[in-house]
Amino acid sequence: MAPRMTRQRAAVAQALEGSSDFRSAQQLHESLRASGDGIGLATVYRTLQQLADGGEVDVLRTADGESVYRRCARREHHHHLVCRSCGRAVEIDGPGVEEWAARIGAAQGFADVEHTVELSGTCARCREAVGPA
Amino acid sequence: MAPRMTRQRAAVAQALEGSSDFRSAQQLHESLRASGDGIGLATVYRTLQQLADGGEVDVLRTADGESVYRRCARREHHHHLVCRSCGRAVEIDGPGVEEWAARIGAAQGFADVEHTVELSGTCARCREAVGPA
DNA sequence: ACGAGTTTGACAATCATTCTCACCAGGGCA
DNA sequence: TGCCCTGGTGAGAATGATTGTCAAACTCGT
Repeated sequence: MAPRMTRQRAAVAQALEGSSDFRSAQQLHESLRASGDGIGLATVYRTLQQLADGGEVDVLRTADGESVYRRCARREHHHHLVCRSCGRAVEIDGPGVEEWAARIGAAQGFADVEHTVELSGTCARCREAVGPA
Repeated sequence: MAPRMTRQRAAVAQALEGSSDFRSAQQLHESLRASGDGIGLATVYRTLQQLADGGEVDVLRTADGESVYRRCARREHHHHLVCRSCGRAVEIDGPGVEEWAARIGAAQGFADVEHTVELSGTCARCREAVGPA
């Protein structure tokens, strides 16, 4: 049962297409309201969750526990390098990391091993904005 | 200025020593109250945060966004393999992962690259508890 | 033991997220 | 095209972890 295509769902999807950064549900809700799309906060959450379940978007958690969402180019498993300052995100894949995780897990007798690998740093643009250290 | 040694601080520290699993602030608070140590929830949070700042304990976030704490044997940087079912945690180090993260970051022009690497799976004990697949 | 400065703890406040439930709209069908 | 059923929506309440507040209690150097 594919979800119905509603104005709200389309708006959320489009908002995600528009940016290459991770955005929180709150941020998306705000910018949607700002751009005239009447939409409820609960709907934004619901839609994001459905998109995430369907693998349409990637979810990760910021340091302060907020969930952020991003429409990713590749649907296969991959990781991110996110700028702490501006939020710009780069998709990366970890050749070897996957295998490493599986190997470690097996060595400890664990099955169904999943892994979370995220990198964060300060991107070149933000660094030069404040001047070199 | 080393923090003062109070009954509450000692109780929290001891509670952490007692277990090898990650525990939430709420759980710790509850078990401290249960074992007769009168302590406020706010104090548990404060103490855990201070311990975490001082590198005394490791913090990570569960899938539902709750912070969990654990007293770790090694103080150097390391990662964890946590059982999804029973919460048992194994400390692991990632030879190569650190370097890999730094290399990826540099290649994208990022500085001060930090990385988060956590593994989760089902440990052997839990697996046999329900029988093999 | 004394006093200054921390720490505590009950409770309120915050904040993201989820729940509720009456109302509304998408879309298959006649 | 119009109807109706069903899933989707949204305003606001509820939840639950975490943090802020501030007077009272406690630690520790003297």
